[in-house]
Amino acid sequence: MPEGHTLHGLARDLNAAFAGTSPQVTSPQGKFAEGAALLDGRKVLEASAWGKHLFVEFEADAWLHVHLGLIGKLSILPRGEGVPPVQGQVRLRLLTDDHVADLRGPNLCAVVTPEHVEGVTARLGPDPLRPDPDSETAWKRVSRSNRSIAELLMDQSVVAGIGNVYRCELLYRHRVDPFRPGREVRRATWDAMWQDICELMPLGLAAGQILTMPDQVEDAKAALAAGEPVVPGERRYMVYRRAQEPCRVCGSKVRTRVVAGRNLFWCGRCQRRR
DNA sequence: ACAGTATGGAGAT
DNA sequence: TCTCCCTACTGTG
Repeated sequence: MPEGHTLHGLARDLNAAFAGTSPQVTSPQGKFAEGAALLDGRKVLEASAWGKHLFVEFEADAWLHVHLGLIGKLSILPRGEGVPPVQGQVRLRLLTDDHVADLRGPNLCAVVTPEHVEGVTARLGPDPLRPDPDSETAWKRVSRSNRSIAELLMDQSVVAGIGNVYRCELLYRHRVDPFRPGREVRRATWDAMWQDICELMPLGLAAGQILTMPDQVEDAKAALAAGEPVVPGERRYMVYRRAQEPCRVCGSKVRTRVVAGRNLFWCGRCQRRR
């Protein structure tokens, strides 16, 4: 679930539900009992995201730092009558009269200082979902690296927020050879990929779903431009998780191999550009 | 019941 | 490059 658009959506939803309130903070599972006690009853100032990191600023310089990792989930729901029953392993629960947020399976959930937050964000590359992300910084890292572009796109210090789905799909959309070293990628190619990801991720945020299929992207862009809600549709991708299936353009079998610790999917015939 | 998988990342080797 | 952590769901026996 969690690539950058997910975390930005959660920050947005946390703000809508909790900004300005002083929620009860608990750790039903117990693994975050100390941190929960520290935050309990404090006022929430603002939630924000940088890449896949989620921060919630509470009053008096206490920040909640969450990273969902591969399997973490955060649900934010309006609260009905009574206290919603705890289901499964809930590391952290925020509760007000109106809302309940449950965090399960995070890679990281900690109370940290403002300095710590600065340290974390300083190590992250530009995030296409933050205002004025700096493409040049990312390009410098890419163009000076011997590592493959498929590895570089997964490196959060190069671009923050891209995960395996956006990586596979972005490379495919631009017909880029995933194994080409960063220093051999053309400037024009990078610029086009950067511009594309800067459009795709806001669509993903608006839809609550990664959209990379040309028809879905077009519909979403039109809806966004018209000020209409972007409705999530069928989960379809160009190459992601389509190993052995025919490429939607040329029909040759989609290939897969582990790159940077995740399964890369690509079309060996369509993706030859640099 | 158990194995395998998942949109991630840190730390050891 | 490997190993481990976190949770839930799917497929297999």
